[in-house]
Amino acid sequence: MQETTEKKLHILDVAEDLFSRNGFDATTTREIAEKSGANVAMISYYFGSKENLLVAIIERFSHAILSILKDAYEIDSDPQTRMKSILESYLNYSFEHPGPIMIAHRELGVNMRPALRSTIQNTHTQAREMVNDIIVDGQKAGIYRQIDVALLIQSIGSMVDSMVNELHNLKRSGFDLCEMNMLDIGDEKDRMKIKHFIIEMVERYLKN
Amino acid sequence: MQETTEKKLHILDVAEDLFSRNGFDATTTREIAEKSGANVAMISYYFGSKENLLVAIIERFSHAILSILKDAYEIDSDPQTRMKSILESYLNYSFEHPGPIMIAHRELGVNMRPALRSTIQNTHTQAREMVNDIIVDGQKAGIYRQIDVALLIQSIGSMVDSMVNELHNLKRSGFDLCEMNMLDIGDEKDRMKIKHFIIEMVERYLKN
DNA sequence: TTTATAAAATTAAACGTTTGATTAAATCAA
DNA sequence: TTGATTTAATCAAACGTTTAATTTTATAAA
Repeated sequence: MQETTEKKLHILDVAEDLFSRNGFDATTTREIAEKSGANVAMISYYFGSKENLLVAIIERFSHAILSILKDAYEIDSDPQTRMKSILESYLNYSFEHPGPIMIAHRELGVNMRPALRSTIQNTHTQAREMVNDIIVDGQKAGIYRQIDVALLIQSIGSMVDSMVNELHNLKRSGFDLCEMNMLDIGDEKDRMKIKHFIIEMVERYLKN
Repeated sequence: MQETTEKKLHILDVAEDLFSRNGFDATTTREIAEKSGANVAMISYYFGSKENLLVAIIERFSHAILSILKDAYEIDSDPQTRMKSILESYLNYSFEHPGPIMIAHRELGVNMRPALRSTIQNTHTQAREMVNDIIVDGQKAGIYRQIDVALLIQSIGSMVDSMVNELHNLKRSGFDLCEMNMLDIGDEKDRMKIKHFIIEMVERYLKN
C-alpha cells in the first residue's frame, strides 16, 4: 500500500514533467512508463487512461494551490497586504511547480478535454472569488478606486500565468536569458523582481 | 496558378482554424484535407509536411501583424499616442485573427517544434523592439518614469496574448460569458473596453 | 508458525486503429 | 506531347489500451 502510493505518485511526477515539456499528445504512455520505471499497463491500472492521468495531475495542483491561496486570503490585515500576500503566494508556488501551470496554459485552449477544462475553470473561479473579495474590501475602504474588477482579475491571472510560463519556456529551451529578457526564473533575485513588478502594477492600477 | 494559390490558401485557412481549436497534434492531415476539399497528398505537395503547414500559418500572420505594427509605430506623434496606437493595432488585428495567436499560445511551450519557435520568437523580438523604442522615447521626454522595460514589455505581451486567447476560448466553448467574465470578445463595445483597459494599465504604470 | 486461499500488483505480448507520408496511376492544361 | 496537378491506394510506424499469465502481498484457517 505504501509502495503503491509511492509508485503512483512517481508516475504522476514523471507524466507532469513530460506533459509540461512536450505537450499531452506528443507524450506517449510508453515514454511515461519507461521514464518512471513502470510498466505501460500500470497507467491504465492506476488511472484508467492517459487522459485521466492528465486530470489527476491538474487536480493535485489545484488542491495544493487553493489551500495556499486560502491561507494567504484569510490573513487578518488591510486589503493591500492581503493582495500582496495572495499574489506572492501564488507566484512562489508556481515558480516551484511550473508543470501544471504550463500544462493548463497549453491544454485549456484545446477543445477536446472537457474534464480537464472544468477542473481548471473551477479552480480559477475559486481563486478569482478570493481576489474579488479583497478588491471589493479595498474599494469599500476607499483605498481602491472603482474599476472593472472582472477585467482586472482576468489580466492579473494572465500576467502571472504567462510570466511563469514564458520564463520557464525560455529557461528550458536554453535561450540566452540575459540577452532576451534579462530575467532568469531560476534566480531568486529575479523572482523577487517579478513579484514586486506584478504587485506594483496591480496596486498602481487600483489606487485612488 | 490562380486556382492553385486559392486552394493553397484555403488549406491554410482550414488548418489554421483546426489547429487553433483542437491543437496541432490532435488535428489530422485527413481532417484538414476533408474540410478543405483537397486530397491528403496535397498537403505534402503544397507544404512538404504537416509541420511546415503549421509554420506557414504562423509566418503568414507574422508578416501581416509586423506590417501593421510598423505602421502604428511609425506615426509621427508623442510617445503616449504611439503606444496607444501600437497596442490598439495589435489588439484589433488579433481580435479578427485569433487563430495564430491561439496556436502560438499553445505550441510555443512545446519543446518539439524548433522551426515554429524561432519564427514566433523572431516576430516577438521585432515587436518588442518597437515598443521598447516608444518607451525609451517617453523616458527621454520625461513623460515616463524609469522602469524595467523588458519586464513591462513581457507583461504587456502576456496580457494581450492571454486576453485574446482566453476570451476566444470561452466564446468557442460556449460558456456563459455574462456570468463568468461579463465580457464578450465578439462584441465591439467589449473590445473597446479591453483595449482601453490595457492602455490605461500600461500608462498608469509608466507615468511619472 | 505454517499452510492454504484470495486479492492486488506487475509483466510481456499483442490488439486493432490511426497516424503522416508516399506511391504510381490518372487527369488536366498548355 | 509535356509537365504540373490530383487522385485513390498503400506503407510502415506509432499509438493507447487490453489481455492473459505471473508474481507479490495480504488474509485466514490449521
